[in-house]
Amino acid sequence: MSSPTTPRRGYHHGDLRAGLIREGIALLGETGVAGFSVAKVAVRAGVSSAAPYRHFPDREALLAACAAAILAEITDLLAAAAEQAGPDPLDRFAATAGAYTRYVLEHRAGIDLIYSYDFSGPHHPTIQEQSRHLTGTLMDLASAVLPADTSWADTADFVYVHLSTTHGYATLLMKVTRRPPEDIDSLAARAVTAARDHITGYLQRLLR
Amino acid sequence: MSSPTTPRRGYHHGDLRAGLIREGIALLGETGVAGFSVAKVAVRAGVSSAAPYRHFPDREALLAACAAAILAEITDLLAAAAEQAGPDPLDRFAATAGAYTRYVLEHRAGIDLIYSYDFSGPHHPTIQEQSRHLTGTLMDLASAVLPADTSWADTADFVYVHLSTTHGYATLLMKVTRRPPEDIDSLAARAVTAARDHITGYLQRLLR
DNA sequence: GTCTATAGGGAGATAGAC
DNA sequence: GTCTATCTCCCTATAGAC
Repeated sequence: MSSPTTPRRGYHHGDLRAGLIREGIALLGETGVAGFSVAKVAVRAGVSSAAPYRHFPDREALLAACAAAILAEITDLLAAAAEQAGPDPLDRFAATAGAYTRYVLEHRAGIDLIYSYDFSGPHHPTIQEQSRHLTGTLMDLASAVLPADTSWADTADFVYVHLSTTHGYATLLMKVTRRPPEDIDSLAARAVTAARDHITGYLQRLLR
Repeated sequence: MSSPTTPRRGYHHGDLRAGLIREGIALLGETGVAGFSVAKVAVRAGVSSAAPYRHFPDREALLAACAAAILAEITDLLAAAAEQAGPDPLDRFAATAGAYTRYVLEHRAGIDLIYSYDFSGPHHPTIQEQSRHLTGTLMDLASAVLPADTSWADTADFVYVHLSTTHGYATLLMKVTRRPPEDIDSLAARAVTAARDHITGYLQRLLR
């Protein structure tokens, strides 16, 4: 992460901005948005509580940067999971539910930021861009599953339900499993099954 | 709400405990857990910031009381929705998704408390009891939908996925729709359809 | 760019009067 | 049971030295 020439005591004189985002995400994972503070992130990164304000104008900007980074990572994970799932479109699409669940369980909270905070305003273009990127990835995968004549709006609706229900499953699971369970695999597999059930029922309904 | 004999200036000398819970829920609905504070609730209820501590030992106890009240109301709404849905078991079960979505959209946040706060410890027996009550209601409805030989564990699993995915749909919807939409009906109907798709897919999978 | 120091505010919780 | 007053802590954000 650090260039070979920098001695790198903490993040001093290194890439503090990136370090703050990383520690911010870690803190969010441990305490949720409620326990988040600029001061704590600064301590974790090994700098004074004033240092972050040289890189982010205020608390919300740091939160937004963390949210954007989380969204980007999730998007990558979903795409990778689809890739690993093989050639079958249904397998590929359903696999995203497993990857999402796995991410939430492994990073505990963290993700609640995106859904508990209001970043929908025009002040956070990066988040909106990442959000579109995530949606676009799922839209592509969904298009391969749904009938060829499915409209864009219907595809978007389907993706929306898929994403939101997967999110609900993963987050509620995170709440219930007090400690990180060893069998994340089986829980992620259950999410995939639920996603497949959803697709099956959806396609079945179209036939009638 | 107040007895006929009490003059009732604010909640003074009235049922302050109930008033605090009511105002607490209202505040949660407006600001979410992040904006919740005992002081604000006190002001809303028309009492000083110290008064709540005569009824609740600390902030968390008040939050827990609000959560329990919300859970109880939701349970009633789900049961009522099933009742109104008619005799068909599938209709009755799926109707709970609509009622849940309607509640979340009408009360905005509020419900995020239950899923963003950790009440799973043994310190909140009321919440756990209400939670069991909610689950039990859904278990009964699910039993009528699933095959007669379905095990308790499988029924519970099915209910869990139904509840969590419905929750995810409703909450993400709440985030996206900036202002309370006029067409809550259509959004609730979409939730019912998603629930039906889930059931259909689930039953279909059992056949194979 | 990072530090120390601090202003300013909000919120949890308690003490004692009434 | 409710009030006023207050203590303490933590957090956001800024000012100015280095």
